[in-house]
Order: sequence, then structure tokens, then C-alpha cells
Amino acid sequence: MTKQRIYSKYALEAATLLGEQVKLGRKQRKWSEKNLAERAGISRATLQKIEKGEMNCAIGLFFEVAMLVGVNLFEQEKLSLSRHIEQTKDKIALLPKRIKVKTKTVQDDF
Amino acid sequence: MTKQRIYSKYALEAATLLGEQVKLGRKQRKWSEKNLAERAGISRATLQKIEKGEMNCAIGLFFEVAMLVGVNLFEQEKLSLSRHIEQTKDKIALLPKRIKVKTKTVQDDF
DNA sequence: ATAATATGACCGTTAAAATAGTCACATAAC
DNA sequence: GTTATGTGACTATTTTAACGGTCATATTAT
Repeated sequence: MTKQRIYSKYALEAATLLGEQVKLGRKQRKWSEKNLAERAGISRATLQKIEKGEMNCAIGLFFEVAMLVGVNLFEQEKLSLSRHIEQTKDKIALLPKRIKVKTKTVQDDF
Repeated sequence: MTKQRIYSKYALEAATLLGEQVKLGRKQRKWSEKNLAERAGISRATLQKIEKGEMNCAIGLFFEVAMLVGVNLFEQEKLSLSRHIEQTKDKIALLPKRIKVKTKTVQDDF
């Protein structure tokens, strides 16, 4: 009994697309599932789940496999990822460190 | 004792970047961790792991949260994701269905 | 100042992912 | 044709993620 969880269409499609890109990349390199799984240090069953874009796979395994077959994550950048990470952190630093939800001071209606 | 697994720098950075983008998006919307976690239907502890880019989180939760705060996955496309998925499948269909590794017929050198 | 709540970190329990293994069948090589 | 291997699907077991909860501290609002 796998727990039922609802995902948005967008997230589902993103995972499916990434899985398909892995499968495509693997085939272009003429690697078998067994071969790629061994390179990634994961079981073949897990690789099959990844290529099917199943939502309950660890993002680390997903990304690692994608990297092995040459899928570009965040391909739009010219930047190195680490530079982009720093930029994102800088943006966060400009925002208030804590977010305080306004307390409803008025017990209002009825 | 969490099992020790090695990841590539690239995959690690990709997850870190995605996590930072989630955190940034959340703060821009002025949502607390608790708030976003509730929207996503996950625990706050899990959201914290996602924002830290930990590799052992389900990609589904990662992507779902990213979607909720407006992070663009595969942002480069004008295409809808589903159209891109179809294109990727088409490319796969053009390749041989099975990949046969060449058997070393020659026991070759020495 | 005080009160309220967001954050970071941790812990024990529970649910689920990852694993190794197997099997039938499909495809490619011979 | 035969043989070898890739793929898809499944099962039982082990490992681990996700959970709810708690605590100390930081930050914001009053």
C-alpha cells in the first residue's frame, strides 16, 4: 500500500521529462540499464523508476543519473551553478530573516 | 547511521540551487516554513531538508514545493512540458529498442 | 520592555524507498 | 535457426525518508 499523494500536473510532467531525458541520454550512449545503474551505484529497479519519472525517488539519485548521461540541469545558465547559488543566497539575504504573519487583531465578523 | 553515498559536485550543486530557489520564492511570497509545508502537504522538517538541497528527498516533493513558490523547472522552454516530453519520446523511438553490448569476441592482447 | 511566532535542530516512530533477486519475454548477435 | 543479453515487471527484505513532536534561540510586532 503506497500512500496516495497528489501532485500537480506541472511537477509530474517535470519528473517525467527528466526521466525521459535520462533514458534518451543512456540510449544515445548505448548503455544498458544494468550498465548505467552500476555506474551510478544504484539498483536497476531504481533506475527504471527514475526513467519512468516516478515521484518517489530521491532527487540525489535522479540528478546523479541525469548528470552521468549528460542531461543539463538548469541549462539556461552561462554561469556555473555555484555562482548562481551564491547569487540566490544574496537575494535571500536582502529579505527579512524571519517572516511574521500579521496577527488578526480584529476578531471581526459575527 | 545514514548510508554514505558519494554524489558528483554538479548534482550536489543542482540540488542546492533548487533548494535555495525554493527558499527565495517562499520568502518573496512572505510564507513561513509552516505555511508552505502545509500547502505542500508535507512536514516542516521535510521542507527544511528541501530548502537545504538534501539529496535524500523525494523528487516529487522537491518539484511540488518548487512549483508552489513559482520556481521554473526547465525554464528555458517556450514549449509546454508535455510537448517536450512527447518530443523526447519520439527521439527515443528512433533508437534501437534494446542495446546490446558488444561481446568481446577477441580475447585479445596478451 | 513583552508577547508572539519563525527558524534551526534534534529524536523516536512509522511508512516507504532502495535493494538483490527472480522470471518471462523481446531483441540483437551469431 | 540458436545463443546471449536487454527489458519490464514483480517479490521479500533491509535501509532510510518522512512524520509529529519538542526545544532553544532569533526575530518581529506591540
